[in-house]
Amino acid sequence: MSIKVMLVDDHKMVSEVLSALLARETDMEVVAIADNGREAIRLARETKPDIIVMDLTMPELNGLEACRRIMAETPESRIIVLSMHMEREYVVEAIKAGAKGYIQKMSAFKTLVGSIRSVQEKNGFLDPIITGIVLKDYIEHLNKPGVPNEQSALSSREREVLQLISEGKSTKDIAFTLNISAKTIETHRRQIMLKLKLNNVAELTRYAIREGITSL
Amino acid sequence: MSIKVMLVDDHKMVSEVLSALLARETDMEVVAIADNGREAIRLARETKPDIIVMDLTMPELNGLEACRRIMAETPESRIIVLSMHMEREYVVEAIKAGAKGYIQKMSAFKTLVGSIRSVQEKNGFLDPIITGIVLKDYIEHLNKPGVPNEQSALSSREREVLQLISEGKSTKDIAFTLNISAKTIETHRRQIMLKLKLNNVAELTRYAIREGITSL
DNA sequence: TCATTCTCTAAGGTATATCCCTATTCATTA
DNA sequence: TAATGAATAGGGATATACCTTAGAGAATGA
Repeated sequence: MSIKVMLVDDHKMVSEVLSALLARETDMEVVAIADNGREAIRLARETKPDIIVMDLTMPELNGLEACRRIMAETPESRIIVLSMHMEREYVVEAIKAGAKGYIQKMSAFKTLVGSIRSVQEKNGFLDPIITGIVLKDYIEHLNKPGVPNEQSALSSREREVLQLISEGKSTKDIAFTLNISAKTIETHRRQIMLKLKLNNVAELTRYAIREGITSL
Repeated sequence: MSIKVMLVDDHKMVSEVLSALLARETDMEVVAIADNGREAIRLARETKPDIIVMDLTMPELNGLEACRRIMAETPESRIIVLSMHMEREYVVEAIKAGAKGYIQKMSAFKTLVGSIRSVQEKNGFLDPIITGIVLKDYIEHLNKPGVPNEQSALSSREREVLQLISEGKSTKDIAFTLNISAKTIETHRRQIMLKLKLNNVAELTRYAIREGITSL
């Protein structure tokens, strides 16, 4: 009895080629390929795959949303996220959405094959790199007990300062704009970096753009 | 005599699996795999591939810049861009940078195989969708000829440094990566800021993202 | 309600990065 | 051949970032 696998990726080149390679594995069988989240949900319902290998960034309906809906509808399917993102937020969100595994596209193909078998055996599977990220996050939360995930959320003032930083304003400019001490701005900046685990202005700027705190 | 192919993609999962599938084609042989632009340039020099299949968005040194340098150094290699982007600017820039083919990751695998043979036969190859985009652009440019490219304001080295800055690397990191003095990086940064009339890292980062020198 | 945790504010001291100027080499070009 | 541009890099002054500490007020939770 072979493992029924469904592949979901908006890049046909990826899913098609993965499919061809997975066909070589004698204990697996690709039963469906979808190129967006909506299609994935429909095909999951129809084909009842054991394992769904899913990309996150897709048009129409993204992988995170698709995860949630598939978990609600056909929870017997187990989802492995195959993403190019290794940022903490993505991993955490994916796991919250019900993914049982998370691997990077940067990984070797055999990692995917291994993860499919692992997840099929009712285990989880995280890329070693990802495991590091998640554990680090978890340990940091242990030190400040009580308050879970929302710790990473920025305060309104911090968001305000972040926006100004990412728009190219200097510490002094911002202090002047907000009519407070430059030292306070520095403290805010440090606090933002600490919360987001980002280490410099370039990374802050990228984050702010990604999160829509500022626009390009 | 088989076609020597090099694959360049920061997603190992993609290049590795493409490699396995290309190995089935009797007239092709994958001679090298790189996961960033710098590596690609080095391997192109060493292995002299006939065809280079290259992704555009990569850390460290992006595909566009890598194209330009490979064209300057080993122009006998012919480059096919394999990108998830189908926006006009990317295609146009890639062709300007010397790419002979451009296909989307959304395309079927056989499109890639076909394009490799086509480009090897000294033809170009554009995805049908892409062809439409390029032709439209070409016609539009006929109306206003000689529009200078703003990116050309920066030298190749400067673009390289700009990418690294906008990816959050410190001056020292960059100096180490490029194996030159930190003082030189400072000079490059100053020169970039001067040319672009930008005054800080946040603005540089935004510019780099807007111009596709780095990706989010 | 009272203790605890955030948030916003800010300073002092040290380390590090940036800024401005100058300069050499090599390649290209007028 | 003189001039320009690109890549390299050092010296010295200044600015900024980083680390630590801290207080007042708001919010929260037991």
